Amino acid sequence: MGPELRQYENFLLSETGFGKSFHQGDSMSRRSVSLKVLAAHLNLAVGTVSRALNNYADISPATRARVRQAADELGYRPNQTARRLSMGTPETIGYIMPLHSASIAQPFIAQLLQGLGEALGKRQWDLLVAHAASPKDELAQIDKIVRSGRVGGLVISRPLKNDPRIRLMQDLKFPFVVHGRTASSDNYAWYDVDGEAAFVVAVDHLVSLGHSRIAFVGAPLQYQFAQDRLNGYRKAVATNGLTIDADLIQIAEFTDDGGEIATNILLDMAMPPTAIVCVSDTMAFGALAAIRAHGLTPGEDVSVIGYDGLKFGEHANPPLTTMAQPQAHAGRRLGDMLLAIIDGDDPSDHQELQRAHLLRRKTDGPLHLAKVQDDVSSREELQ
Amino acid sequence: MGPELRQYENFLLSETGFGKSFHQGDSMSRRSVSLKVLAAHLNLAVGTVSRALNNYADISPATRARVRQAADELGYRPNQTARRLSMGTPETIGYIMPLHSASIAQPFIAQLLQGLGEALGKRQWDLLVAHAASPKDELAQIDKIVRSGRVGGLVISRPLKNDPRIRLMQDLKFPFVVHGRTASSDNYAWYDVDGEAAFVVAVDHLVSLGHSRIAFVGAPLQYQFAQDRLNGYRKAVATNGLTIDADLIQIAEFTDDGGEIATNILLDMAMPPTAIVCVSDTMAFGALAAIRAHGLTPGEDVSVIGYDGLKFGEHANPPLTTMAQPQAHAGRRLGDMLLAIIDGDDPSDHQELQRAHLLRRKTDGPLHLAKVQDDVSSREELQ
DNA sequence: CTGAAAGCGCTTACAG
DNA sequence: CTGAAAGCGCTTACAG
Repeated sequence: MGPELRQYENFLLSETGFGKSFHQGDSMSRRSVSLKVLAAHLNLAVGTVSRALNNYADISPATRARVRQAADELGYRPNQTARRLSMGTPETIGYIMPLHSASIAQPFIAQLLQGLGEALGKRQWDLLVAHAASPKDELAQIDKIVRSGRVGGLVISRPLKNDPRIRLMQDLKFPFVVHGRTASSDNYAWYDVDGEAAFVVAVDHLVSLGHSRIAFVGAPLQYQFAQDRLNGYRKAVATNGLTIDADLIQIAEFTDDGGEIATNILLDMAMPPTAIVCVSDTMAFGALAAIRAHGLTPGEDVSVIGYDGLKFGEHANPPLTTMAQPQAHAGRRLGDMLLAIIDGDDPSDHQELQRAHLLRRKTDGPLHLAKVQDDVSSREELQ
Repeated sequence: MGPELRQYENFLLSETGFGKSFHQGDSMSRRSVSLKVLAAHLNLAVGTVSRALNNYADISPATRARVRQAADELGYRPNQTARRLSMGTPETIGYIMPLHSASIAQPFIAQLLQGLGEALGKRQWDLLVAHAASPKDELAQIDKIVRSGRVGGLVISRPLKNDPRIRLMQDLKFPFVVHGRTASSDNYAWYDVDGEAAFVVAVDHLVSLGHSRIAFVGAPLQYQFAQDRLNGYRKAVATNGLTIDADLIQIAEFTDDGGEIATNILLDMAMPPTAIVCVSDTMAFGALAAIRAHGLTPGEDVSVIGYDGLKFGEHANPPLTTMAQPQAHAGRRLGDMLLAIIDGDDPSDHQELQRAHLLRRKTDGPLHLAKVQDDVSSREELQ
């Protein structure tokens, strides 16, 4: 071990109170000393050492101190696998990565895992990350994870309207929490942002700017979040006394390209919308591209509001107005909930609905009909 | 269990060959049947059942078939914790999330985890994700994970020039792979993209467009990747016979804001650069903002090349030219390497250097001095 | 080919 | 206060 590393460690150790040399004398072997070795070293029974380390009240303070010190000196770390088998708890929770997460969920996965880790860290639990190759695979995956005893609870993201994963976990009576909700969300634990309310806010805002032809660019409705947001759009359109035009609702693939395609369709209509709300920032980026490609200016000729509040939206062209989610704490909250449920809490006592807020940047503006109409008439002239 | 779920499962089961009713008769209890129960059900010894399930050659085909079928019927899943304790292998690898990953590493974490999962999936290993609260915490975290026997190997990202985590794992003689490299990278396994070569390509490209005042916007040099990319810049500047101007090298925080601040400094110089290479796309987005704020047009007045190849760069203003990394397979490769090393391979036989390629979008263009000079003289007039 | 037993490294009643 | 023993649910030599 080089001097530099030792410095680092000493620094570290003095900060964490581990003692001065946690792996001195043993630094050549990766396997940590076992309880048996530690007990032999101390001339005590393994049970006694175990109880001392676990702060049992029936151990004399002197012994406890001796044991602690020897454990530090020898760098003893309990073997978690053995500990868990013995105690009958995996002390681990699992996160099932959403399918296609690389493209769909990228923006929030790192943050979610970090938050989950924080919640678990307080109790020294581990986080297992699993992913399925296909939807078919996913149920089998969950079944296996649950039954193999590797985790004490599961968290899943992006539920479908009627999600078989949720029903499977309910059937198995296995602790779980959901990042999002399904259509009937009464009897399990979830953390979600109110997408319906968010789209009411977005549409109301556009109406207040004078818009009345407002379109919705959405994702496949098998996802509950896509349905929620559409519901909010519909509700607000009705509330504001506008007529719902089915052509103004465009569902596409949940990507920037999907957003672009949907927006192209909208702009090529005889009566194009003057404002568009998009189910995600990513789709909104595609919408901006389509608008620019039509020679129109987002925020002037056509307003756009996204959903997510991605930091990156600041750099879009122009900077994207969006409904920002307070998702920094989602992972933390989900982790705390799951732990509480594993401890016996009633899942339905753990349901948390957050609100998104309007983050105005540069793509929302007052109604200007002229340019959009020009675009239509010039197309007509060409025909 | 509702009819809908049963349908899903039947579909699933027929596809995966599990048999028709893997948790029939047992769907009320979350704990799976144990070997003991299964053995009793079959009137066999547990050892026999275990060997049958694990395809030992000394089990009669008839018995094996009987055991298999009963296991399917009762929904038997071996308890992994027990299995691992018994076999002495955790069948799990760990990924240490980079510090501040929510801001820094977001773009690639989901993809990396997915790839890692794919590599592990072939052998039914698990993926444990750990994260540290602080750099001090990180070493303690690794030490604990290693010694607690929870994982058989570790992967870390974004190494520092002289990374104490790597030295700790080497001291412990513990299997690990690195996503990136350190200054001396001979004796361990890594997967990296050649940042030095990438910046040579980027600078050469700008020189070929006529630029000679080319600036570098970088990240703190304690990160090896930041140093590599700077080295490439320096090398190419020299190779092209340009003089290295220390003022043209700006190191800032590794965020979009950092990129913006660094670029503001560059553009406010008496002799501003006409082209900028940035250590990441994120910093480049900040550079574009600074350029636009100076009334200049990226790609015309000032060229910018980023690094990463983020999909989002398409939506920047204007779309960002970048050195794109082939990182789709990083996780997969890293996982395969680690497994091979755990199996006994020499780590130094597993070093893989990939190349980035120039992805031209709209921010690289031929030299136009006029506008940048105007900007400078108008500032001088004001003084 | 199958069974009985030991062992993986812990925890936790139960004695004393 | 400490020790000896049983047990968690598997795997794997070792007998027969």
